[in-house]
Amino acid sequence: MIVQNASHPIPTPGNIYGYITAPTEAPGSLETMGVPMTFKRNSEIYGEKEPSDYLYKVTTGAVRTYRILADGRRQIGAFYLPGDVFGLESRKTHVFSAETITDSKLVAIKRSTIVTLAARDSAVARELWNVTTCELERVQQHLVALIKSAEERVAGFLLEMAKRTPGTNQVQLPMSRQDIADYLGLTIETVSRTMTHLESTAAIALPSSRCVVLRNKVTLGRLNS
Amino acid sequence: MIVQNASHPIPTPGNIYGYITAPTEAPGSLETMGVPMTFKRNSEIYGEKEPSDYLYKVTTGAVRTYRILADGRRQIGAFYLPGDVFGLESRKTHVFSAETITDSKLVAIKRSTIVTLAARDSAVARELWNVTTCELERVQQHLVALIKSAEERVAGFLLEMAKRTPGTNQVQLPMSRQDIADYLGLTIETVSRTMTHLESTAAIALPSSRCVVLRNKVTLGRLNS
DNA sequence: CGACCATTTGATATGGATCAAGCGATGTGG
DNA sequence: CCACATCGCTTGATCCATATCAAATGGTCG
Repeated sequence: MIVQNASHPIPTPGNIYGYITAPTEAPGSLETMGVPMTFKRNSEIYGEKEPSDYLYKVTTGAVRTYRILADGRRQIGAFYLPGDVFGLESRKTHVFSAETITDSKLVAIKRSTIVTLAARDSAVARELWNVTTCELERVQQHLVALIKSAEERVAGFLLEMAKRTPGTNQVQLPMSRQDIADYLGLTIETVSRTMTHLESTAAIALPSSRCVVLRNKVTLGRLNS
Repeated sequence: MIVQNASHPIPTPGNIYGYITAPTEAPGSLETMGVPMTFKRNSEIYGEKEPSDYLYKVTTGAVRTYRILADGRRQIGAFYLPGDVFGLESRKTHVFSAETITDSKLVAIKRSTIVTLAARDSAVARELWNVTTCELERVQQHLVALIKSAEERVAGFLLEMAKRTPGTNQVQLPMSRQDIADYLGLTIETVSRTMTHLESTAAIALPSSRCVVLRNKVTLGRLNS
């Protein structure tokens, strides 16, 4: 919410910073033409209604996109972790706002640059379509999650987070309970109670509030339907 | 649910039916390379988990996409009306199933054909990205709707339907109350009660259950946040 | 140590679900 | 042409999962 870094280094088309460190295996070509940017935690990256001139790829840190309704309710659209691309969700102007959750490094890629490149290079065009469809699939899943019970939503969320931190059953949550609640369409109290309950049934362990160990994925998966 | 038309006319790459009648203004080039198909009402177009080999454009009629959870709950992902394109929501296999709501005519377009064409023609590639992003935007809106109150959801739904039948405040609903309920994450009873309530506050008129007249869009819009 | 913030826990309220009839339109067979 | 079954929708009564309100706990930082 609090903008700690309002002055974006505006990348220009002529910029030739190459961003080299390959984050994961994912979308290969895109980040090579982007500009690295650094944000403090809870910084606005873009606001709802702003023109969507850039796509972003997370290098380190974590990002949330969200929308605030007239009466203050907030819906979080997604959490983006290292390797994820965001800013695709709109054509002209953003439907959601984006903020960092923790101190983060991103790569910003000018939309027009990609569009131009995509017009020439069909591999880029295809990549772009691919990433967008991935995002669409993700939102569809999220949509389905919102009709489930509180326990199913939380279990699903934890499994989703675990899948994104492969190789371990221990999940470090960069986001607050309030963020999780607004992502799942629940209240902070319900999220907390549900976590406690999952712990009491030995489905998870909670060494600390931001660290969850999945002890019984089968149980969690069953809850997930 | 009941499959009345299980034998799809499988379109082949060699098919040279040109589909000429331009439905609306929207996505121009896509349907010209498709194959027209006719479905009775409540026919399955494709099932969840099936490979997503085709995109479809609605010519006449109406389509719903949906997902059934283990315990039978159904979430409707979207309603598609004449001019709309669907089947984009996945890369390899469908995440949702699709059914006609009423007798319908569709144009089926082979995915591989489009991909091939998109590789050659950047206008097609761009169109494809555009349609997908539109769909993404729509799902995001839907997501946000699901955290609202029952009355807001119903009001929002009616406004959305009205926007898709321009030039009039009278909306003909091709879908049942159950469909609307499953789209909005409510029960049929709640949808019905909410409609009745909106009628009693003169926000809408209900000449018949499938016909809604929006009498006060301002009130409805306010509810919509 | 004390202030602050995030989280948990407890008590109560409520919106929408569930269970249960009733009603009106449509269709079917006698 | 009418009795009656069927189906989609509405209306009513009650229940419950989650929200709301309130307070206690715990962790972090100056």
